[in-house]
Amino acid sequence: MAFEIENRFNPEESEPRLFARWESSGAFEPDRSASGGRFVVMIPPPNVTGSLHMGHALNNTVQDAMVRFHRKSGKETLWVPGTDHAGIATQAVVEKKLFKEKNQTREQLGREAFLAEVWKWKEQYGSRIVEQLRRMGCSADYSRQKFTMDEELSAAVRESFVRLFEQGLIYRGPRLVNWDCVLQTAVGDDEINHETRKGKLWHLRYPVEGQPGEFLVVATTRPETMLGDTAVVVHPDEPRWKHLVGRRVVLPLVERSIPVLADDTVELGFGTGAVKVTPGHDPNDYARGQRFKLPVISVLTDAGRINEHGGRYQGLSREEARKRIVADLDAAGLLEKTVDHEMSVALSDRSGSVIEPRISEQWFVSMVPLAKPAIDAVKSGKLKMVPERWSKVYLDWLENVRDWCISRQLWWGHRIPVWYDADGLAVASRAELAIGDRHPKSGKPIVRQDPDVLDTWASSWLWPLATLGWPGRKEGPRSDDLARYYPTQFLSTAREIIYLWVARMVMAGYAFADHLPFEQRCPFTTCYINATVLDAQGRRMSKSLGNGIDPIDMIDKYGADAMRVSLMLLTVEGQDIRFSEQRVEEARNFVNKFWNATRFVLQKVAREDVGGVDLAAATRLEDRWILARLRETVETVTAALPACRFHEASHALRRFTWNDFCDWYVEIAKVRLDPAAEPASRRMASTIAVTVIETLLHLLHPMAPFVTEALWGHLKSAGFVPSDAKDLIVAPWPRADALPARTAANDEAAAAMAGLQEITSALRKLRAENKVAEHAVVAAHVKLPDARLVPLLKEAQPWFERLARCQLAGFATDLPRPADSDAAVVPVAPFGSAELYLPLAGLVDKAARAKELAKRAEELGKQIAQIEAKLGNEGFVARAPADVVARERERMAQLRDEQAKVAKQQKELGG
RNA sequence: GGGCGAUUAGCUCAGCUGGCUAGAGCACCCGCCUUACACGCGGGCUGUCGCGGGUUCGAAUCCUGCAUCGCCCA
Repeated sequence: MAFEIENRFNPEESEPRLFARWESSGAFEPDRSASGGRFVVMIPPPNVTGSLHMGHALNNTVQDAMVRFHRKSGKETLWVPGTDHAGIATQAVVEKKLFKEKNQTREQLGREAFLAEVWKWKEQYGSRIVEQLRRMGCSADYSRQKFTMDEELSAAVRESFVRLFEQGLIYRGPRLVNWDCVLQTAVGDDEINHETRKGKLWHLRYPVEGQPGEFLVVATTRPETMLGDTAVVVHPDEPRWKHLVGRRVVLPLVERSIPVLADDTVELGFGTGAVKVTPGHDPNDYARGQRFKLPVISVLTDAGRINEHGGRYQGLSREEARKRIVADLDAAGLLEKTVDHEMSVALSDRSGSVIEPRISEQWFVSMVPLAKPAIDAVKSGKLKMVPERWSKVYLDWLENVRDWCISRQLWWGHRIPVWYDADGLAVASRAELAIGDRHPKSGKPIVRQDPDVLDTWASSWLWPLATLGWPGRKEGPRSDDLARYYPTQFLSTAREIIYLWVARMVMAGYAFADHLPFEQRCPFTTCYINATVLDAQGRRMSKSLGNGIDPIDMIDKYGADAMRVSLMLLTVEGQDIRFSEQRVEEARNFVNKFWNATRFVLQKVAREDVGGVDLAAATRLEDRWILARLRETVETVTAALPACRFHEASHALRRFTWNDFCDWYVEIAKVRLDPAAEPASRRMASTIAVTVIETLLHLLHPMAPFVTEALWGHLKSAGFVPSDAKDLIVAPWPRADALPARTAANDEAAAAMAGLQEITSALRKLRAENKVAEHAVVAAHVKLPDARLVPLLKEAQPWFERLARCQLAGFATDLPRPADSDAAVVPVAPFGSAELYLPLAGLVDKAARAKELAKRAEELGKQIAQIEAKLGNEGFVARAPADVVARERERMAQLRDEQAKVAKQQKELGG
């Protein structure tokens, strides 16, 4: 009548339109006039080569919900988006493409031309993931979007490097690193996947020096590394070998004499009880090598072939060398046996090749001094992890932190700002130096720049600082961003990068944010760790399993709101979530339900029907009840959202919207909204319906921004919202105290309302059980347990009859049971139990009814016995709080009342 | 080996600092195109809250042991 809208929300039409509207109106940018404080969030920058997966979808839904909530709550809100350059991943992608399309390698192209190719690739494809964030509706400030290779951010990386270098916290040296033989670079621990594979354990005989015919037998999974052995260790208590400690063995094939040492870190009973030590190619052995001061021999080239230390095996690949060495040992009678063995193999995330621990010259950051303030930040509570238990993971890592290998033998990334003169003297410089420039220290000409680039995390750890302009924008409209928005309030991320990224950002904050007093430098105050999104069977989503769900597919099919709401409904704090398309469908149904509730109100209520009433003066039961429930819902959501209790907020909203408002209030209001209805009642119901819808639009907006903004537009067109009102995205969050206050009288109204709902349901049930035809009109007699309920039912009669699908033939605290009627007993706490009668000559299934009554009688008997036991227990009465005891007594009366009535009906049925 | 988490209805999960008749959604069964919504409406069914001890007046909730599953670190 008043206003028509289509009967389904159309995401395809609304999403692009509303997103463009928000962005062009400046809603995503911080409102400097806001007076409610600040709320600043940095996006965990996704990999520029990446595309949105469900983990991103969850993480960004969480961030956007938080940002939208705080923006609507009156804070100056900023969410900075961007991507990282993902050194190794991006380089690998471009190299592959280059080879496929032009049959060229990067070496053939040369460094500069190759980098030009990478930039070209980035310009062409690098915006995909940010486009996908926009499709989700993420309300980030895209005018501040950043990329870790931007000039400004690169300058920050150089600045941080030079500072640490000058403080002596960056050093270069030979260390054992994870080496990718295909990409020929060191890779970080996080760039490795471990896989369990079937392998073999070879038992090799090492001849004891000076004892012909005597051998020490070692077991190894990688026989080819024996070329680099520099010792053998045995457990001091190992009976087979302890007599050999202090002697020497001759390394076969190489004929090198190496010592036999005692080491209690050798696992007793594993393998042969003796372990070959290859410090150049095994992390444990490297540590042993350090302890025993053993020489370190590297036997592999960059490409993973045997080098000059491998004697006659030089030039062979790892695989060939293994075959030849095993065969040669066998021929020499030095292979005792070979057994099958399951082991964990490290594979490069990027090339898939087996990672080789290998000694190489790398750049490192000394972590211990940087870690200390980051530890204090969590211990002192300046940084709060949510859920709290992740702080243990964070602290464990920091307290055992190892130096950080920051160099990568790649081309794509921030080149290490170090130059050398002919003597190899290094200097770190903020400014670009050229070959031939004078070395600032020695005065001699610069001959080369360090060829390596930095680990991507060495730029990501500066993200909160660098995106805001650190070390300092000199001019322009945003030159105060750093001062204004750092430190931030909230970081939402995945547990996998707690130490790779979160801990390092905290370190960087303390190390570099020197525009602030030391104790104010922590880059964020709350770090929220997301759930992991699993598939319906509880497995991790992965490319190899092919069980991933593409969020964009879900958005295409069900709309961005549906996907976001599904994640909000599933996200219980700290628990992994099992996600499936069905969950999105369910959320879409909820979005549709709300859409239609609004549609109904828009159709039935006209602008002139609304307003001019005092909600606090509402007298009707259903009005007081729904307003109390609305207030409760506002309170719940307003408390739950900023505390990251998304499940609680979303469930409260679904329950209120669907089960309270739609199922009851709207159905009740249908009678009162009729144009022929009594005007005062109609005005009150109209005003309440519009109030509920408007309030829900605000409450639902953080999780379902599009549908709510679209409906807000319709409310505006229909005149319920002033035509000059702000868009919903920036309209103020509702206040619970604008709604009628909670009073004892309203609580009693809520209880009475619940009672009428119970009676309504029970009558529907009686109809259904007696197979009353859908349109048949039946009479109902309701014997109420308390006189207070009589006038309430009288008032409710019009809607009650409609919803119960009965005509009230009589209702009172006492009335006779009609002949040939079916009956039910309904608890109406705290008033007692109502008895319902439905005259249905000949239709009653007496046996079924008798069975049901018997079952209920039994339950009641049990419950009564339980409470009797409780109340009979002196300890309970004496020690439990008075209100708990009172509640049990009340409940006892309630149950006894019901029991008596059930017994009476059993008797009536029998007679 | 160390740490963390989980175990509640057929399925997925709520149930916070112990005190309602242990809840929700989905699935399933019955009946409905009731003029906002079949992406819907009404009704129904389903539980030794993993197992054993303990603390307590009272335990799904706290402690302890065990079992099974998952994740992280080494």
